[in-house]
Amino acid sequence: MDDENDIYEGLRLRVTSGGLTPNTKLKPSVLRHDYNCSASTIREALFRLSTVGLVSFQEQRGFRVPIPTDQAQHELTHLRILLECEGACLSIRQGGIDWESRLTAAHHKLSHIEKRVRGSADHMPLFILWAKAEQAFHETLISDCGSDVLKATHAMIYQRFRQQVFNSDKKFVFVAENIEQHQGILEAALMRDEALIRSRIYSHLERNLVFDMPSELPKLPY
Amino acid sequence: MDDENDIYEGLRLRVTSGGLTPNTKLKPSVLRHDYNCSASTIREALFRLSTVGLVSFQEQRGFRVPIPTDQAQHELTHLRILLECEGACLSIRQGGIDWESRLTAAHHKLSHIEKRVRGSADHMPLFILWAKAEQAFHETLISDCGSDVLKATHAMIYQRFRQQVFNSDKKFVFVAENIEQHQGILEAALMRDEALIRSRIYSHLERNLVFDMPSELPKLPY
DNA sequence: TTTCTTGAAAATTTCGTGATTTTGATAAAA
DNA sequence: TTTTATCAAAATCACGAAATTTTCAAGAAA
Repeated sequence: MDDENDIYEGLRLRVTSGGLTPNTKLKPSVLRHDYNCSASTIREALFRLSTVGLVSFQEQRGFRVPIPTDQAQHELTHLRILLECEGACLSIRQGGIDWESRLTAAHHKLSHIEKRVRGSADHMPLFILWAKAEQAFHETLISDCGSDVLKATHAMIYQRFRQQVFNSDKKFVFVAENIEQHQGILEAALMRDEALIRSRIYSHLERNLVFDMPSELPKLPY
Repeated sequence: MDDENDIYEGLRLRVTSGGLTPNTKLKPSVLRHDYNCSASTIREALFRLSTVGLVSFQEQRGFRVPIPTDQAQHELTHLRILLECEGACLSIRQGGIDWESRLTAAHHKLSHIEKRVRGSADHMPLFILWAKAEQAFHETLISDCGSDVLKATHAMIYQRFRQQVFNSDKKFVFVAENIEQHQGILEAALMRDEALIRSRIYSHLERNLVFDMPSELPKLPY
């Protein structure tokens, strides 16, 4: 069935951007009514989400919405930077004109939404739209890196990152700087400047790093 | 229960280093007898393994042992290098004397086994032992990086990497160079030389890269 | 008041079954 | 010989219920 996947996606949306209070219990016997299916089916979907880190799980104690912490935010941001820089640089080397056009298209959509967000007072209605476009842009950025494993890993980390910042108290889901930062990343990509795109991706995500990065600059062949 | 996890671990061992032919079907109704539990329980464990990439899954078509490919091997190696270099460098910056001693201990165990492997004709009996020690060494290497997310991600990739090379035709599970390479990595760690450990980790894993790395050297703050 | 025990209610996990889908062998058609 | 159709056997998936474990409130002991 496709039900299976629909339920998974539905639950994923709820725990990542459904406005659920952290630590909320996720009871299969309750959620089953929202998707009219059995508790076992819900349980399976929650299990899959837990292996990816999108819901926390304790044996005999069920499932819960993960609690955001500064530590987790820092770690997820760090890994996102690492993976996204790598993927972007590989795409710069291997991607062709097709990559450029897809990236430009993704940025166009995103930038359109972001300009509308800046105007409206309440961000909430546009948020789902913005989140989709943001993700699409960053995924397109690394889409021609030639590694499905890298892309899948990045997708996983990206989801958790988004969940973390959305569920954290200070909801900096959208800030004005994003507009020019996304623009800057696009430009670096089109210029095929790897060092530049690295530093711009870093700057874009930097504000989510809550501790100092002891890290400096990678050197030799890896 | 702890059964749940025992079954998961048992199955994980079988699909990663159990000598199963790739593409072998994993039927819950058959495997249940090995663990005397119901098919549903096996199914759940296989599901969890599939989300991590250790078994392949197709809806209505059940579970199978993944087929190793050159492409997958290359991608897993690439990501392992990326994560392990990062983790090792962070550990060099943040790890203390405790890290040094744990790493030395892990290397001591590993090196002891490796010297015995070199002598014996049939590697198989020592293999399980060696695999455990290898993993322990590489995990200790990144153990003080300060990021649980990085460590968990690395563990995932490491498992898939080991499964890939073990299940591939040319079973280069153990080669003599390993001995001096592990030694070299340990020395670089104790010297706290980040550039050196990067290049030595790269050299250690290089032979598993099946394509040219278009990649060169990362530059700026990431 | 505080700490410990008790036990009923609630939640979690495991299990066997029936409905649905895939598989694969055999026969018919091209 | 090769391709297509048929259909029984086998496997997968969703479900509800039984068995196990945890939760938590109320009373006993300190």
